[in-house]
Amino acid sequence: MAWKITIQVTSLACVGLGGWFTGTLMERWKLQQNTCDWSRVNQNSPDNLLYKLKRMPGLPIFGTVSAASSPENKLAVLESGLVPFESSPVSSKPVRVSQIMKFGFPGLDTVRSFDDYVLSYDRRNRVPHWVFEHLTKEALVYNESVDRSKCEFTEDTSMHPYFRSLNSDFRGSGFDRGHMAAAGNHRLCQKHVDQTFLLSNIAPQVGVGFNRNSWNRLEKYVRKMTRTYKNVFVCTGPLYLPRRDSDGKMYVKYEVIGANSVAVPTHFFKVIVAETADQKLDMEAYVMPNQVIDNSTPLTVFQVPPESIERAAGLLFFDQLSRDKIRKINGRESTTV
DNA sequence: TTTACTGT
Repeated sequence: MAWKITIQVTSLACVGLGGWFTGTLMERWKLQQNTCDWSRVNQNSPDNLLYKLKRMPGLPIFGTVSAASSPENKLAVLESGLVPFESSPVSSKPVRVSQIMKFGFPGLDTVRSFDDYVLSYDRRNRVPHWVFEHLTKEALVYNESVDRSKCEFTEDTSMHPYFRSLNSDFRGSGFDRGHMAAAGNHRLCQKHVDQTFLLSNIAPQVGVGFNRNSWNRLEKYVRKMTRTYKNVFVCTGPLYLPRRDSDGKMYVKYEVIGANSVAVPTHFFKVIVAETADQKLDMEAYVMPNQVIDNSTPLTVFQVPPESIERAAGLLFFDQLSRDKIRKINGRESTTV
């Protein structure tokens, strides 16, 4: 039965990749030795098998993109038995992706799914459009075997060379290589934290006063939300906001750095949906300027209506979630629209 | 604690 399911999974996303898939299956045991123990954090997760389901450029793995894009299809995926139980040898990776993307994809441009986060890449600006993460307190428990200092920023070879950012673009620029999916959110195992150091997950950020201070405060606050919420879903990305110039007209102006002209976003956003144990949903949305911010500034100063980010970024957040299911937005009881 | 640089 498990094999039948596996074949169904294959046919969904991997038509014409039979040889690759067979090879992947052959690696099963090898992979099992070297994977994270998801069962520690999710009893419904099986041991990982197709763990090395490599990022296939342009390929929405397991049809996750199309599958989750419509509510019907998403339900079908969740209820079809393709979501495996502990005894099933079906990969946990597609399951993990559907967990992370439970509320829908904000956009569909150049999507990559990693073991613990999902990313959409902006090839023109050579930074992410958005990254999506799912945090729980169980997955954030301190793991002494995970060492951030072993990590190196690495170019993402799944992107065409024209569109990659390189370490040389950042060197001497004065900007930090700022994580969108934060390293500190993926401490379950070394492989997960390593994957956050791919340069496709990085955008130029002001270091002292922003990335290392207020933006870091916001990231820590999101992690802290897992103390009171069972599930925390967070989408993070850059913004390029217009500004009025001296001629009175509005312009979008941003610096680009390095030989690859990596864009320096004017702002960054986070949109968070936090779910209580009894499925109550609270939403928070933040926009912070990519500049030195006084460390005493309360994070609430940066709260904005979520739809203002959607309009500015060209994205739709939590599209699969009807807004009347949301209890609070930015701490306020949401009133019926 | 986590964020990350430059200079050696």
